[in-house]
Amino acid sequence: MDVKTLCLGLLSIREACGYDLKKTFESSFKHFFPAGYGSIYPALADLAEAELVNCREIPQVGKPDRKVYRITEAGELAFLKALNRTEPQHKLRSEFLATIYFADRIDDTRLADLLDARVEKLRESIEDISACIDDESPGASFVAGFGAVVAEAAARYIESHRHMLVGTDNQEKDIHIKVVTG
Amino acid sequence: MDVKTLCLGLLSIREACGYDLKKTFESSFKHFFPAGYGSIYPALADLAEAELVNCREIPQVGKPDRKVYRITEAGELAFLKALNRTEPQHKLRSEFLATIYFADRIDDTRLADLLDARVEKLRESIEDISACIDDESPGASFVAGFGAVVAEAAARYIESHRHMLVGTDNQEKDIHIKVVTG
DNA sequence: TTAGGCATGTAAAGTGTTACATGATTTG
DNA sequence: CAAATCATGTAACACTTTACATGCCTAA
Repeated sequence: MDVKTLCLGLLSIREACGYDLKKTFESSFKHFFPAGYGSIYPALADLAEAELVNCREIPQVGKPDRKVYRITEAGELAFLKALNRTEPQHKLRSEFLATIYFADRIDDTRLADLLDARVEKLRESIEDISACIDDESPGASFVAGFGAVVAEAAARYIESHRHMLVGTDNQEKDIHIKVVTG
Repeated sequence: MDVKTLCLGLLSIREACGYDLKKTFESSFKHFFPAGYGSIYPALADLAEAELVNCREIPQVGKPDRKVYRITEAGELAFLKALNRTEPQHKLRSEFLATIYFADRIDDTRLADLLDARVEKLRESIEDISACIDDESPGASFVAGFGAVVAEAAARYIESHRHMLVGTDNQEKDIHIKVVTG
């Protein structure tokens, strides 16, 4: 599933313009499926060309015409088909973890900053996500809940295991501490 | 941090050929930074051209020459510099969650399959990861522990909240269940 | 005898990110 | 008066993914 398909899915809920979709991405998808204008606008153009959506242009003063896209029947079908296609992926790409992997090459101050910054971001995103946990559909709620729980687990892990990497006392760094998963 | 930099980092631990690096990616980075031959071989070629690594060709019978790469001093410096550059990203892109977001458009059987498949994958990756939790460096252990804990949280969430989406009794689907994060 | 491991790579296609370009109105 | 919001898009770049291409050796 690419940005194009996701746009189609959102348009199957309600009609919208590119700008609206971007806001939806920001509020509901940011933490697991980010997309910017550079993906959304071309996606809409493609969908329109394939006649999976219609476009109605609403003139405005002082702004570009607002292009409101509405899904077509062909679009509905295409979306349902996409929803049933092949096992959906779930991919993480973490420069953060890759960096931490080499913790022994990073000085304590920098390392502490990295860990703190990540925890802070996680806490922020938990705030964001919690705001839409009571969202429109069960699916939206489930996904938001998932994000919140996973982020919470990540933050807690970092806080409770940071001693493995950064010690107030520098000697701790050389002690090989047994990690217990649970 | 891209695949190129990660290869450089791995070569700063020990010399290796592309094939070896791929195996390391599979065993240690797969769950948070996947990479295939199509990324690794070009990365090595680039690193060699930039003289951040040297290459020694070892002739073999019945196989292509084994090209063993070893990091140079310039490479070590470049890697340390990369490790200290800008806040590292941590990006998730989940077609799975995007699909589940539209759960109300998916029939119960398919939905149950999706959830089951994901839980199974998570359990598998927990197995994988646990195997390298006592790895060489504190950083490697920390990262493995992180992966295991987060995957466990994800699996548990799916199991304990699947009733939000899939009901043995189909009526449950329409009841809007309040999600509690904790 | 067949599957899997060892070992290299290229080329094209697909996708997303970032930066650029424009500009009025509203809010603090 | 500055910053944010509304509103569109393109173009270049970066990067990864996938498919292709080759071929021997070993273990089950």
